[in-house]
Amino acid sequence: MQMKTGVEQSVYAILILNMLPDKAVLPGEAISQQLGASPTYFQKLLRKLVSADLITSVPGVKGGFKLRKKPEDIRVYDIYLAIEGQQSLYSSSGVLHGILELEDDSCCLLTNLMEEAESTWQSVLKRETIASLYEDINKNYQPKVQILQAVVKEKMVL
Amino acid sequence: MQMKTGVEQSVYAILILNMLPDKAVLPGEAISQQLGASPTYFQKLLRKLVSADLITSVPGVKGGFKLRKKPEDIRVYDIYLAIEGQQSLYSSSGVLHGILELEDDSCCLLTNLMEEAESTWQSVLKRETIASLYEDINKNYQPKVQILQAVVKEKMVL
DNA sequence: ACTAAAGTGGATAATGATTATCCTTATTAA
DNA sequence: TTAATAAGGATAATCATTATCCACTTTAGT
Repeated sequence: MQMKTGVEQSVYAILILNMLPDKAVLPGEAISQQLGASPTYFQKLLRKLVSADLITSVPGVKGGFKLRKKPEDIRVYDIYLAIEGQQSLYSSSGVLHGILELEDDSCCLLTNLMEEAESTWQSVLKRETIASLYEDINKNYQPKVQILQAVVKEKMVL
Repeated sequence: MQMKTGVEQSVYAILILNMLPDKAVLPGEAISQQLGASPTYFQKLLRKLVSADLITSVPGVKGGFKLRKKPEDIRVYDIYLAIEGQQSLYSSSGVLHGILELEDDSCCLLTNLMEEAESTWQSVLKRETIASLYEDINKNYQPKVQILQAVVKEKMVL
């Protein structure tokens, strides 16, 4: 039971896109290069972020990706949801039914508890946004961040 | 990212063991039969519950499993931990390191947030115990539970 | 002492989800 | 028209989970 690495990668990808000036765009390959991720697979993850309306894609020469929302409107939870999907951490396999031979599909003893647990978990992920992470990173890793920003500006288009 | 089905099965297995009178024991095969689980594999899960000190095993003819602790001392969280292990839901893959070329292994931006989220999640699982679940099941599914209890008493040994 | 029924532990296979690659098509700037 | 890019489908590689099998140990009953 582990979160996909794609969630972490996507968070950093979006932080990188947040370094772009308005109207500029960064090709998928440049992003995956920075992340050290598999380019072809990361392209698929970028699609999920597009589908979730977190980023926009521009096709064609000088195409690429950029943020669709303001960084303060992108929560870590949104990214998690885009990548992992909305299935819950726990889903009853109906063991209780078999055990007690119930007819009505009344639920599992654990479902309520697990839903509550997951909901408090999610609420923590909803607190942090790209804006606040961007602040963090700027405050704590200053010199290195500027180098990264320079690289991004070099590779961006438009 | 889904919880193993073994967690749910183990919870019900322990609820079944909770129906045993003192000193009695239930063979692993009888348990997996009730759960509709693969007997050979579920035996492995039972071992994990033994290692976690939640249940005891008795080898030999008339052997089997029984609870090691009182039902009010077995939390859903303990069962989760026994089956899933103590690895956390999130573990940084070190992307930030690669991106910023940091030397010190200072952490990922997400680690703190994810740890907090997981910790609140766990705290919910720590609230519910086998005792409280057993109450629930007795209150809500009375006639069927008695049938199950009868089956258990028929299959138990010692 | 022998047998049968049970748990233990190791090796290994089957299944399924995640990650990765490849190829074809669509889009667009130059 | 060309070249760079995203989109999308098919498929392979990898890895975790689930499942099976077998040799071994323990113990009650005879």
